[in-house]
Amino acid sequence: MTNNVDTQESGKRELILEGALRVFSQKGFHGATVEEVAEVAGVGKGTVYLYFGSKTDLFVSVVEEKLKELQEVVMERLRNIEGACAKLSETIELHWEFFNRSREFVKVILSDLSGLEKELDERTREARTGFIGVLESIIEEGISRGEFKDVEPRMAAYAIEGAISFVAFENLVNKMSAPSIPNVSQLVDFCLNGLCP
Amino acid sequence: MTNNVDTQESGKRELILEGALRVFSQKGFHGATVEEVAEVAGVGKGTVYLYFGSKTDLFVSVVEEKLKELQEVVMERLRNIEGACAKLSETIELHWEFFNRSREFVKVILSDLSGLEKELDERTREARTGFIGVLESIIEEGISRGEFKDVEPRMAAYAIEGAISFVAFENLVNKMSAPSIPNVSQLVDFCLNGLCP
DNA sequence: GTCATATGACTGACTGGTCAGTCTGTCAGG
DNA sequence: CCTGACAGACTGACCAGTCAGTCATATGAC
Repeated sequence: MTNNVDTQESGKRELILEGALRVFSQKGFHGATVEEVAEVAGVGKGTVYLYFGSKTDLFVSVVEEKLKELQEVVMERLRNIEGACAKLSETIELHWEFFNRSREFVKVILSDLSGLEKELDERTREARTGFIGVLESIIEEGISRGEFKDVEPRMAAYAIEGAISFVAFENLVNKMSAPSIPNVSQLVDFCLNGLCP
Repeated sequence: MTNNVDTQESGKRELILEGALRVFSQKGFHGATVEEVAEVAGVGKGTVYLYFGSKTDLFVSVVEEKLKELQEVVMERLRNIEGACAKLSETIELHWEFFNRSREFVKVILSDLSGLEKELDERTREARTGFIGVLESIIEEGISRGEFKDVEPRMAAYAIEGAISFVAFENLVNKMSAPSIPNVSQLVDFCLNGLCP
């Protein structure tokens, strides 16, 4: 998929992606209309299909884009950090910041995950898995350095990802009138040391 | 909403709910068709609208039903358990079991959460909140008994719920060839003591 | 410089298919 | 008969995706 108007660089693709992010965020995948995306992007509906194979392809592209962005920021920042504990803290904080910066995006990520065509569903999953992978390798490192217990790394990675996502989601949907700064450190502490004192 | 064929007890309502669970689980909210639900339930399409106000109402009713079921089981089992730690362990285990028993239901819960009409969206949220409330009060108890640190109970509740949901979801979608029993105890340990030894 | 021609990015009216929800007719039991 | 639970054919709205046409720019002949 992912049609191209062969290599033309008019920036339309980016315009459409931005528009799509806005509209999908507000209305979710099924609520959004390709026509509205086009409108918001200041582009004709047909043009959307010049750059993307289908509505679903467009959606998945938005998700991939954003998630890659996060993944890159994290990888970059992790470069100079020593120790799995410190790395994990940093990752959680960045992840949290990212979710709060692109507030609306969290909703996209946590919604409409099923009901896409199989193949494209895969692509979203892969994009997520990419990030989970970062967590996983930090945990593996931590285990081999003796900083972490010998847990199943993938399970732990998902548990952490779940904790961050749900708290972030709650935080911005029910907006639990959250002083967001305190929360992050509590969340980090929860992941590292759990509830018991 | 929630039309009734006033108090008639032919069991049709339950049939429809069961059918709806099956179909929504397989196809998600948007993928499912009222017609198919009717078919699976062995009932005419019109009949569905005799018992439920709309497709969305039907969906939310399924979620409410299931979540209430879980909540009741948990409350019941918690009755004879002393101590917040023990209560939390039990809750997580029951929650896990529930997710694995009604595997398909997890997908429903984690999908299509946005794009429903506002009012009905509220109802789903309330249903969830009901269960989060159980976690929250266990945590509060733990804090006042000195078993847990002084965290923000709601945040911790969401973190735990998120951890369980994501791990369960991953477990059954990517079916990480999971020996499911070991996982629960790891998950419980993660929530209580975190990653650090 | 200017006209002619060509290219292809772009547009948006249109189509075909899909369903949610309705409505009228059926039928069982009272 | 009559009542009302039930069925399922029907309708109206909606929208993804298409396609025939427009227009701005590029090329090149003179």
